Amino acid sequence: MGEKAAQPLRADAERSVRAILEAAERVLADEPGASMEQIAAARGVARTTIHRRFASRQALIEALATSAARQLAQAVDDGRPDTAPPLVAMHRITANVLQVKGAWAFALGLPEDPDSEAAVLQQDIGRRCIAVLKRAQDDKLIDEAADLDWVRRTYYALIGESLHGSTEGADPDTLAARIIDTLLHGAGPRG
Amino acid sequence: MGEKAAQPLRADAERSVRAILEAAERVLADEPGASMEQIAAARGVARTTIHRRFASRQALIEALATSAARQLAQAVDDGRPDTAPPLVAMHRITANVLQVKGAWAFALGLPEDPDSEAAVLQQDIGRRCIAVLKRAQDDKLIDEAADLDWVRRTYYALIGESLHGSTEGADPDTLAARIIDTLLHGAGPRG
DNA sequence: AGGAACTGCAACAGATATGTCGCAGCTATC
DNA sequence: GATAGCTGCGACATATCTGTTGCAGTTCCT
Repeated sequence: MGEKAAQPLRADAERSVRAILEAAERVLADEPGASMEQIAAARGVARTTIHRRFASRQALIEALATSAARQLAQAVDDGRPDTAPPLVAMHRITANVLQVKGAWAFALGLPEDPDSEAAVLQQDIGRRCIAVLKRAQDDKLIDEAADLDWVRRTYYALIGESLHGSTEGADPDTLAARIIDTLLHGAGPRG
Repeated sequence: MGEKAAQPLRADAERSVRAILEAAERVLADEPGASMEQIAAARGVARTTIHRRFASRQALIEALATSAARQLAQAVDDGRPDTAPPLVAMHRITANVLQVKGAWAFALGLPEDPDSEAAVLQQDIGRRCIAVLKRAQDDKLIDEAADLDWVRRTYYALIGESLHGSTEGADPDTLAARIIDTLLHGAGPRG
């Protein structure tokens, strides 16, 4: 239930919402059960000021999930998954996604209501992901007998794992390269 | 701070503790923020009965993490990581770990205090994991230039991902086989 | 410039979770 | 079979989180 511009917010209101969501992400990322009070403190305002924009804690969380999911979808789109050569698309998408997932780790790790906008977006992303993999398979980059759904899950897992250690250890492109390489070739000896 | 048999619990007390931990895992697995009340209900007793054994919510959570970590360590040991041939050890360990992680998903996904017993056990498991991979590398199963720490993280990620979809879809051995195969060969075309 | 929308907060109210205590009745274990 | 340890629970005390309302001051938009 994302605010579909039902009432186009005034400029300052929109800024306000963004600032609150960013503060919420920051706080919840390292304390998932944090209270509204803590989130408000991170934003530098009183708790009730947040309640003005978000009727309930639940509403805030949902907005957070939706906002993050939109950014993630954008990150995928920016990689031109349907037109760029598969390897290029995979690399670009991976690098983009790493950045978004790094910035919105909590929001994107949230269990989502099956009929929320966030869930719909995630499913769409999943479909586009499979599509790219299919194109890669057609180009003989992926084994023709491979189960693309398992490949996609492996891909997701590698991205998730890349965000754990030394988050700022290397630039997204380096990390992306390693992910794609591991996805396609594994750890075994090179031919 | 696991109870190091400081005072050997009476037989029934030990049973009691186990039952509570199992109920807690069950409830917390699908509602991480569940209250003591809900956990008590799952166990079929009053909330205060749980408080008798676990002074605080925190204490219960820690005990849960420690108990699960011990079982995980046991699962690894059972695979004879130091003596069995690397491939055999990897397969057995993977199958064992899948079972334990499936049963204690919440407890093992808990962020842990660096100096808790659970954390120490996890680190030890990590070391043994690296050791097995090293043996596999010596046997030319893993590329000699591979970064074993990244391989380990990839391995962890694959295990985690295997537990998401259709958890009871296949037996642990089948899942383990796929994990090892993907770890070593990736999704690319087979030679 | 002027009105509508927005920010900000204190004070209040209600709900919920946590933790303590004491008493009554079982059950291992010696 | 006695006794120390255990279970179980109701009642109470407390802390914390959530959500509402009313009022004062500020900022956007036309």
